[in-house]
Amino acid sequence: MIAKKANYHQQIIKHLYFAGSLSCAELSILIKKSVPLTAKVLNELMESDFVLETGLAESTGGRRAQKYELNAGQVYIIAVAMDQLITRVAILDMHHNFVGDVKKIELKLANNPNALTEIISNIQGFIKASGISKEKFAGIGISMPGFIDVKKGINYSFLKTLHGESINACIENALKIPVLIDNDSSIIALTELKMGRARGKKNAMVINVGWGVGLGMILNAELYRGQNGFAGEFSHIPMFNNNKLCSCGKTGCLETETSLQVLIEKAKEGLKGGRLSGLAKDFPTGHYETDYEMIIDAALKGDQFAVELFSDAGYNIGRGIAILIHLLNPEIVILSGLGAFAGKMWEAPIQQALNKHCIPRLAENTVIEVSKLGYNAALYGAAALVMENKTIDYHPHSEKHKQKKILLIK
Amino acid sequence: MIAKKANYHQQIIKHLYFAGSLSCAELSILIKKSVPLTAKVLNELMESDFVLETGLAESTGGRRAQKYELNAGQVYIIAVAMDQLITRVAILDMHHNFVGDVKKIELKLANNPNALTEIISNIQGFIKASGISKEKFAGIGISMPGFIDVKKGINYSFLKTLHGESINACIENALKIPVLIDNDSSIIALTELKMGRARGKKNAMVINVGWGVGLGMILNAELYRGQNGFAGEFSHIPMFNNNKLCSCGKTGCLETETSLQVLIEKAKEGLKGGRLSGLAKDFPTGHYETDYEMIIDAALKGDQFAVELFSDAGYNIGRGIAILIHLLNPEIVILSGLGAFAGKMWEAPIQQALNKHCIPRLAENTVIEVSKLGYNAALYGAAALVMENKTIDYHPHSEKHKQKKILLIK
DNA sequence: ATTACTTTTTAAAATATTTAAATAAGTTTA
DNA sequence: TAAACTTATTTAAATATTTTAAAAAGTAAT
Repeated sequence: MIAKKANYHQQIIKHLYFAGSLSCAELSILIKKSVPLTAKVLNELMESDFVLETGLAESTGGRRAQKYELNAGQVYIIAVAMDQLITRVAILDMHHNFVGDVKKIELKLANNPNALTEIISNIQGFIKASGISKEKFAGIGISMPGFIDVKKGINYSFLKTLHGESINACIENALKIPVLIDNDSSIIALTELKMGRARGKKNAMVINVGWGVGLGMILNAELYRGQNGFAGEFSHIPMFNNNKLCSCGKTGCLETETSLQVLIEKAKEGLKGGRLSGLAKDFPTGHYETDYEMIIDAALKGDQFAVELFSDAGYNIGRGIAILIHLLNPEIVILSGLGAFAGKMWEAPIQQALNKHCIPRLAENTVIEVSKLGYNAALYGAAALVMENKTIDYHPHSEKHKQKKILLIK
Repeated sequence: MIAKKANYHQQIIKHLYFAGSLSCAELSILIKKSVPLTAKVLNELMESDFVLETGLAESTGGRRAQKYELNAGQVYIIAVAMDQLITRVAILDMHHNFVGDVKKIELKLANNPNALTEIISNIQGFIKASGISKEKFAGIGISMPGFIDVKKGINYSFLKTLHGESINACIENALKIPVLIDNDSSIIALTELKMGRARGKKNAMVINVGWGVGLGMILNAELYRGQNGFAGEFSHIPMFNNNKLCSCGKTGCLETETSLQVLIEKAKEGLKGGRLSGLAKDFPTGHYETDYEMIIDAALKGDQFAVELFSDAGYNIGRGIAILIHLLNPEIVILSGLGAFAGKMWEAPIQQALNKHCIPRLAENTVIEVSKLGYNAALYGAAALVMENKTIDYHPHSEKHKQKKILLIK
């Protein structure tokens, strides 16, 4: 009985988590159940402190609706966002607020057999320091780069486990909290779907322009992962006859001409070759992040060489987008990730590529936009991953709750 | 009440249509409802002659299950399959049998303002000749080439309506039978999903190699159409720097190097250029179909030039498939359409392209196969389209049925 | 301020659906 | 060949869910 109904509780929690605040009538439509049933479930959720009443909605010409929200501190999520060099750990409440500070750990993923152990001990320490009891955590969501089989919980690029068990099981055993992992590009797409520009859209392509070029696909209003969770390998679609060796072992991949890494390499080459540019003075610094920022700055100031770098990369990304549009006819294409900081720089060259390589009727029906979510997108998305997949332990009539009530009465 | 329950009736009819014969227990699992409820619905469907009991299932170690099937002649479907030159019309019963002959009409789609009128009058005549009353038809399913907005019911390539109304409405008004249209490649994919090699698969790419190169995508066990129904424009993804003008106005489209049309053109050019080949004698005949068959025959006999033609086209299709695999990580890729008649000829060159252009881990997880469905695939698919989307008028307690029963009693 | 109109919430009645137990019809084992 | 075990179907009782109708709470216009 609870088991059966718990489904609605779950759904309502999920909707409130992503929407923030909803009325009973709105929830009733979202979960496709009658208002009285929705009201009943809401009342139960309020009794067990998951949900709170938070005043009346704006008037729409009749009786004003009561609004409901999640109780921010009833459940927490641990969000972990990794890139090749830095791992961030944070605790988020049910209102997407960070609880305490975001912890930054310098953790090299490549060829680091201790990476997994380090993560575990770091998370463990982080939980202890937070002072929040373990039962309060719905789960740990981890965003990581690499070739990930989500079902099996294996990352074929990094974080090898000792005996080939799943990363999930490995961390769960140590921490006793459910773990969910996913590819960083998928996570970013999920964030765009749930709280970004893809909100409410049924089809969207989210391109994660970073040191590589990733892709997260929203198809039928869901994150699409493919048969083995490998979908979205945009980086490695064969697109050039350039004889440039890619990290994947092939040549001519999209990534060989368009990633931010390539952008920096091309900047170096160009300067060596004598190109005039405001960059010339201090470039390169030896740090990818700083180099990238310098190129953006130069481009925004109108430096021709820097602008050209973005134009070339953008045009090639545009060619890739043309392929996506032909195949998947999406409503929107969102440029996200580190590359999004270059904002407007991408727009013209991409549009140019679409004009050249896209059937007009298709291009017309697709909007191209740069993401407005910042650096925290991956953390929000890791939390969203947990809320998307985890079943929160809802026990309105469990001993624990009865106990609690008795205590309150006393 | 009926309106509410009719949903289950619909679902059961659908499952029986595609599976042929199922037990109550199996249906109960498929529609995710309890056995007693399923049994009740089944009984109602039997009372109104939609469903028949058809003996016991094979033993599985316990009581043998009663099997149920659709009553073949209770409902019919009109299936229409069009290509640029020929339109076929057929009536199918609930067991996928053709009722009477398939009618072939020579109907040029390109620049033919009368095409729609001709189709309507042909279907009308066909129905009359069949002697089946209009109420018996669940719908008309039409498979057609071109750029189709399924929601709006518009084909931007052919079959323009007078005032821009939908093709569906146009035919429905004339014939008073519900109409569903879709792109031929989508239809073929639907057929593969429902009764071909993609049966039970969650992700599949069905490539329709014909005079163009189409693509139907099965994602999450459903036909994916994209935002405007334009998804799957495989033909026109930019893939070459060949400066060859495509029918779409762009250059370098996949189609400019790989369609059967191109195959024939290349054969002509090669022979003109002095290539030695068994083809040389009677080729070209002036008929695409015959030319194509001749090339297949020659290739199967080992004619080097003909084999080379398939190798080149196959390799290029393979490069396209590599893109699909990277982006969508499908379980299976099926080669279908007219091209499928060349069968094994494609396998080696495609595999070669995948070896060269695909990340091994991705290629390993995807099977490439040639379709076994023949020329009738589009007709079966047009019927499947109707059964997928149409709600059959189910009225167990309507006046009509009461009437009928009274008559029987008399 | 009264009336007419909206929309939300609530309570009671009606309906839909599932669960659990009983029955039926086989297969397998000793 | 009977007892033990499977699986399928039917029935009745229990539960879940929706529908209906009425009450509550507001807005807008006169």
